[in-house]
Amino acid sequence: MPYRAPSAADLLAWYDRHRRDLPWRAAPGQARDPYRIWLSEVMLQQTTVAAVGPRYARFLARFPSVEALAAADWEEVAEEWAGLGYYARARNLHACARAVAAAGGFPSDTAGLSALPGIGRYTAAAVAAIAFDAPVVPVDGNVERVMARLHAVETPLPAAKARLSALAAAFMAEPAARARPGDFAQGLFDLGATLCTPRRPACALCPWQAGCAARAAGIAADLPRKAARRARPLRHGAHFLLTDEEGRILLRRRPARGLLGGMLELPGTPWRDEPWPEAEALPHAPLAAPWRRLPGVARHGFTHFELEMVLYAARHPGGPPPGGEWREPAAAAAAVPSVMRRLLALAAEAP
DNA sequence: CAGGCGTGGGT
DNA sequence: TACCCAAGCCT
Repeated sequence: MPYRAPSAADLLAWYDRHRRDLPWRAAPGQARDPYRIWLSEVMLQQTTVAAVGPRYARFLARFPSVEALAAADWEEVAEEWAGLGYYARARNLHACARAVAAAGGFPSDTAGLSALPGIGRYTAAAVAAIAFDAPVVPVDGNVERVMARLHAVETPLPAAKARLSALAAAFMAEPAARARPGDFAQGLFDLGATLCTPRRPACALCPWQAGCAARAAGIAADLPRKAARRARPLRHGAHFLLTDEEGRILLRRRPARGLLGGMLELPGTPWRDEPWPEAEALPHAPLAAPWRRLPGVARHGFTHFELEMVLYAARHPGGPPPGGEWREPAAAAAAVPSVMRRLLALAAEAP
């Protein structure tokens, strides 16, 4: 196959034919709403398009504008974000909305965007390019993979990041890219998501196949190389399902920062390397009661450790213990992170 | 720079 | 099953 240098024009032509129709994507020629683009970018951080789709629509229906989001209480935002993970995103999203609303709108350049909470190098470039057509190339995992293959970069990530960013940025020297920075960025995303995939890339369909060094060398599927991961330790916790006479469940709010910061949970012990014998666990219960251990365990995988939890149940008529609040079972499940839903599911299975 | 920080789907 | 992976950010 004759060599043909990868060009922005070729990618844009491919994008015009094969672009994905996504909820946060304005139709060609349609006005672009910075709020919607920013929201989608934050939701999509380390989160799949499939997972974001329905949550994006729901979030937008509840908070239709940056002003509406800014005016909301944290408790509402937390509930709406529950289950999406990486909860610092929701905290930063809320803080960012308040800053933007106070300023009267979003900055249109990467420097201004980067100064906002939860907006780093990637998201600043993405919003600037997609919402404002600033001549920048956002570099996410897709773009790193495409660049690593295009130029057969064998240096493992993350060491190769700077070089891959420079290779991506070089495309903005082309007038075709400068004319449509937002579409160029999204073309790179779509190429990475649909053809230049992590395994089994569909090189035969790629608009850049004739200029791809990794394809020429037969190593496309092996790139980008990555540093080895560390093993995840197993940790243990014990949690408490307290219900009132109407079957409502006791929840409490976690500290504002750190793991699951600011989210609701079932009361429990800290999570540690050793299992919790009953005598050590019960002092962590929200109150003294005839706690009974439910059969089985609930497991949940976090990014950096695996968690195994046991569950104790008891009934407590009257008001909630200090620091807690009653929730109907369905509302509780909707308001808590997924790790806590595992416990609710375990309780639902129990006899 | 390395590590903390979630979750669900694919293989 | 046990990984790997996804439109990263912050410290």
